[in-house]
Amino acid sequence: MFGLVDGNNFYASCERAFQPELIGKPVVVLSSNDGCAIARSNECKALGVKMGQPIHEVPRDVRRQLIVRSANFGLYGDISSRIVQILSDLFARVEVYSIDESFVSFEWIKPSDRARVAKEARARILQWTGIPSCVGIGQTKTLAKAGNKLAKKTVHGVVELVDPRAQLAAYPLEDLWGVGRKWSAKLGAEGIMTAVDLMDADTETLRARYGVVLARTQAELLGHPCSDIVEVEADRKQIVCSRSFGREVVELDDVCHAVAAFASNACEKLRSRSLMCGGVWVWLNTNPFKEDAAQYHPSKAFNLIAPSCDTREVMSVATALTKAMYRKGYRYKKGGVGLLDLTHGDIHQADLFAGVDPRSAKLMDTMDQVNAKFGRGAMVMAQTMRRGGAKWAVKRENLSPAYTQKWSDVLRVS
DNA sequence: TCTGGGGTCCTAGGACCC
DNA sequence: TCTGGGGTCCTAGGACCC
Repeated sequence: MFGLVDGNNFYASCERAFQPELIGKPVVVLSSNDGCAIARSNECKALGVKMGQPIHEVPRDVRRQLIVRSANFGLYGDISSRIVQILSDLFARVEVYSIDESFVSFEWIKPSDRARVAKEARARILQWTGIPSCVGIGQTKTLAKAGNKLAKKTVHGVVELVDPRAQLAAYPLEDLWGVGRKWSAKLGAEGIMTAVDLMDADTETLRARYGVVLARTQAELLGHPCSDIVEVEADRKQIVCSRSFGREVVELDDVCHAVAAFASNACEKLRSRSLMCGGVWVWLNTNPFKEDAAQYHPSKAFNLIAPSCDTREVMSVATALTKAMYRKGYRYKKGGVGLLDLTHGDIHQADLFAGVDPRSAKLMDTMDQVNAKFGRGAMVMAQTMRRGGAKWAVKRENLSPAYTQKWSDVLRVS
């Protein structure tokens, strides 16, 4: 038996946790560069703001009523791990599925106790973190997800799918886990509109037309688990850092500056997972929304001779790739660095000709420790610095304080 | 004026192996 | 003139997730 615990309107609720005066108000959290709505309080949804909608497309009179926040992922990640801690106390197994969702296992819990334990989890999360949440319970993860969605519309916030066929009779296909926009449109054209329609569809036909993924979704709907709780997160296969620039950038030096920052960032993530990369990939983009402007979106990759997690090495490769791709005259709007072929540091093929410099690991380790102690950015590569700041700097005009991460931002109670 | 970022898995087809 | 069978690996594209 599986449960899915999900923080309601998670990012918006995190903002409210430290600013309770926002409760009852239309709060919207924006993506990087203050571009699109990525979380909305119920009041904000009621005003018609859509998920993923560019904020400049929201009518001016609606925008005036909104309380706008720039995404503060440091804060959200911190609250997320506190919620996971609470769940780990209550359930035998927990799978952290995303920043705001965890699957939990109801094994060892009597059927008659399921709802009680779920309510206890909600109550603790609300009291200890200030985040409202919902719990869905079902025989498979897919059913638990659907139960969670149904729970959002209830007052008590817990739904167990005891009779999926009855409870999902009107459940729209596009709300089902594993069925996205394309497939729900295609299935709809075949007369399959609800979760129950999918349960009753011919398995072989589904398998042939949509592949094994949708066939598994059907099996899960019918109560046959195809996936269990995964407690230990699998190693990443790639790590990417990309950003839209705060404004269009023209000069090679500014493009290189941005790419160097992305490379540095990606390497930090790499080392935090004790991984090394065997390849580096860089890409650039002009602004695709400016249809009359000249478009250019180059991309280039390079395989390292031996795996590395040394920021200096990755940065110099990324810079070389950037210089090779850069063309004068284009207005660049976005760029990114990807690290590929990730492996664990302890098992790798060394370079036959160039020995491994033992100082590299020590230097990176020291940098990471300094930054952990004195705050991110305390020690950086000179290449990521520029007099007068970054031309490409991302816009974050409505950022809330780092309540849980900086001493200077801790709330004062008077 | 303004338009996000970071992932995964599956499938089909081509290149290559013995 | 006749021209096999059984594999793996890699890549690109397309779907999905949050």
